[in-house]
Amino acid sequence: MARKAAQTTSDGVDKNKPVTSYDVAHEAGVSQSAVSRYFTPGASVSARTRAKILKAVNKLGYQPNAIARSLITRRSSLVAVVVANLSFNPEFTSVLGQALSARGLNTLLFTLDHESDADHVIDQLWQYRVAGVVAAVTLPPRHVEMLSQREIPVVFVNRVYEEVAVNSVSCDQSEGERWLVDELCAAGHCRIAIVSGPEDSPVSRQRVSSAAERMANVGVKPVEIVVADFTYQGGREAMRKLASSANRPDAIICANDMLAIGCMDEARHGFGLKVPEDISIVGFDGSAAGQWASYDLVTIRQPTNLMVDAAIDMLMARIDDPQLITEKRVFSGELVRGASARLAST
Amino acid sequence: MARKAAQTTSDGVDKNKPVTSYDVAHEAGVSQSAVSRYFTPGASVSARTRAKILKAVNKLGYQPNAIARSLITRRSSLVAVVVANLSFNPEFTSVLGQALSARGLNTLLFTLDHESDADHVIDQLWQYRVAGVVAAVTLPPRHVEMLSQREIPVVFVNRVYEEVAVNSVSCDQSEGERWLVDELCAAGHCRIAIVSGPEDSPVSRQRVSSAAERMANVGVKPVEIVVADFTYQGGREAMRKLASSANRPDAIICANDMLAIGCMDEARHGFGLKVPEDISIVGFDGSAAGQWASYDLVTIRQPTNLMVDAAIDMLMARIDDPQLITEKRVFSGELVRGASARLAST
DNA sequence: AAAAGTTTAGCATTCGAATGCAACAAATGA
DNA sequence: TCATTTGTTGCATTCGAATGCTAAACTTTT
Repeated sequence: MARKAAQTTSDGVDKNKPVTSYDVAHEAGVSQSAVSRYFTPGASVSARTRAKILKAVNKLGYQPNAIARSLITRRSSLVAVVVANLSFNPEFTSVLGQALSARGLNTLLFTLDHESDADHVIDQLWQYRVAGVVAAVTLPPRHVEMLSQREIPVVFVNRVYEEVAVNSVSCDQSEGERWLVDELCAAGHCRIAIVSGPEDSPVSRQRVSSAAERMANVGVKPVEIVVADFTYQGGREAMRKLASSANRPDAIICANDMLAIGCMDEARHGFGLKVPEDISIVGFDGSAAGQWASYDLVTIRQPTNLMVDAAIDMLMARIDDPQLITEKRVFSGELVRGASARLAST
Repeated sequence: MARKAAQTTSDGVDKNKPVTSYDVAHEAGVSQSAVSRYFTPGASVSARTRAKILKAVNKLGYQPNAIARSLITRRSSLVAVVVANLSFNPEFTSVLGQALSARGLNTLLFTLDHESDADHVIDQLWQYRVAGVVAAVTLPPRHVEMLSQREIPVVFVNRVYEEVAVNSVSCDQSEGERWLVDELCAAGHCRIAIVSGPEDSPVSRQRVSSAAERMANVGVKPVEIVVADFTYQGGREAMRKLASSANRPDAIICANDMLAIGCMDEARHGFGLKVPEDISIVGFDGSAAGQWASYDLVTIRQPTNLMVDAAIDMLMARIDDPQLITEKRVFSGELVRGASARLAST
C-alpha cells in the first residue's frame, strides 16, 4: 500500500508533526511562556514580542492545542448539548450551535434515544470536562445532583425541576394552552379532544394537563384524550381513533405541531374532512413545517431565539461563577392565528 | 451570595475535587500505571489487580479524564460533524450521531452558515485534535489538503472531489435525476422546468446538470431554470415565477424535497393548481416531510442509513491507518413513486 | 540622576493519563 | 531442580500549554 513519505519543507520543518508553542517560541526567539501569554486574552505581552510571535505563528502555522490547554486550566470550551431524538427540534439545535459558536464555545452533541442512555452521556461529558450543559431532555435527579456537585453548570430547556435548584429557560406552556382553549371555546367549540405526546414526556404532560385544567375551569370536558408519540405517524393514528369514535370532536388540541400535522393529514386524506370547517386542529411549538401553507397551524410559537440567548447567558454566567444562585426564566409564547382552526373573528 | 461549603465525606474525600488515577491507585494499593492499564483495552492486568481497582473505582466514582488521555495519546474520541445550516438534514445528523456514539465516538457539531466560516471550523477541529471529520459541506481544497497533511481522516457526504484524494460517500445524483427525467418523459411531459438550489451548492449543481443532460439526451429542453435557495420559501418564489411565465411548464424538477414542497404549496395555494393534474412536481432526498400525505412526493430517497454506516466504516478504517488509500463509495437512490407527479402507470 | 513604580520575560512547575523499559513473579518445560 | 517463557507491575518520562514567582527592563516622578 502506498504510504506518503515524511514531508519535510525546505525550512526543515516536519509537516507531519504538529507545531507546539515551543517551536514558535524558538522561532521567535522568546520563551514558551510568552507564546502562551500571547494567546491568553488580557495577559501582558509587549508590542515587540507580540510582533515576533505573530510572525513565527504565521510562518509555522501554529494553532494552540485545546487539549493541553484544557488539561491545565481544568476547563474546556466544550458545551454538551443534550437533545432527545424524537422531540428533537432541529431549529433549536441549530440556533443554539450558532449562538455557542459565536461565543467561542463548541458543541458536543448528544442525541438520546432512550432515557437510559443518560448514564452514558453523563459519563462522557464529565470525561471531557465540559464547561457546561444545555439539556432539552429530562435527566434523572441523581444526574442533575451529580452535575451540580461537580460544579458543571446546567441549563434545562423546557424542563422545569421543582425539587432541584437548577437553571432553566422555558416557554410558558400553561399560558399557551390556556390561550388555545380560550380561542377554541370563544369560537363555539365544545367537543374538544386532546392528543397527548408520550406519557413519559414532561413537556407533553404539562401541556395536556394545562389544557385540561383550563377546559375544566370554563366548564368543558375533553371528549377524549388520546396518547401518541411525538411523531407524524402518531398524529395520524390519533386522528384515526378520534375520527371514527362515536362522538367525534369538533376541535383537537395537539401536544405539539408534529402531531397536529399528522392529525390534519389524516383528517383530510384519511377521512375527507375539511380543516377547519369540519374540525379545528391546534398545535404547539411554532415549527417551520407547521407554518407551511398546507397546514397553516393555529399554534403557540416558542421564542426560540430568546430562549437560546437566555440559556447561553445563564450558562456563561455560571461558568464564570459556578456558585451563582440558580434562576428559572419563563417566556411567553406567541399565539399564531393560522387557518387550521375556526376562531372567533376579532 | 450563598456559597456551598466544601463538601467532605466521612472518607475524607473532597467531593469538589475530581478523582484522579492516582487517587484510585492509592485507594487500591497499586500504581497509577495499573489503573491506566485497567482502562486500556488489551493491556495486561491480572485478575487480582483488576478486582482491587474496580473496587476503588466504584468507591471513589472515578472516571478517566478524556482530556489528559487525549493529550498523551495525541488522539481524541471526538469526530467533527460539519453540516451546512440550510441544506441541513436533521435526520442525517441524528443518525450519524447515534452511529458514532455506538462506536464510542463523540460528536463535535459544527453548523456552517456561510462558507467563510470554514476557516474557523478547521481551526477549531484541529485544536481539538479530532479523530476524524464527517463533512456534509464543501470545504475549499486548501482545507482538504491541510487536513490530509495533518493526517486527519475526512469523509465527505454527497460531495465528491475530483481533484483531491479524499474519502466520500454519496448518493448517485445523476442516476436519480435520469430516472426522474425518464419517468416524466414517459408520462408525456414535455414542458419541464427545473428549480435549482443555490449556485454555490455542488449538490444542486450536479442534480441540475444531470437532469438537464438527460433531457438533452432524450431531446427535451428545459423550458426554464429558476435558481432558488434550498428553502421552503425559495420553492414558493420559484413556483411563482414559473406559474406566471408565458409558457407554463407541465412538470418541475426540484433540486431537493424542500423546494418541491414549497413549489407544491405555492402551486396549490397561490395559483389554485392541482398537483399532479395541472402540474407534476418531483424532488430529491426522500425527506420525511416529503412523504407526508399532503405532499407525497415523487422523489429519490437517499439511503441515509447505508451512507452513514459506510461513512463511519471508512472513517474508522482511516483512523486505524491514516495512510490507507482513499475510496469513494456511491450508492444508488431509490425512486419513490409518490403522487406529486403524473407518471406512466406500470 | 536616583528612587519608586510598572511592565514584561523567563524559569520551573503543574494538569492527569499512557507507555517503554526493566524488574520481578508465575508458569512451563526439560 | 534449574532454565526458559510468559505474564504483571512500577518507575520514570511524556504529551503541550498555563501560571506563580522572581528578575530584569522600562517609565514616571522628584
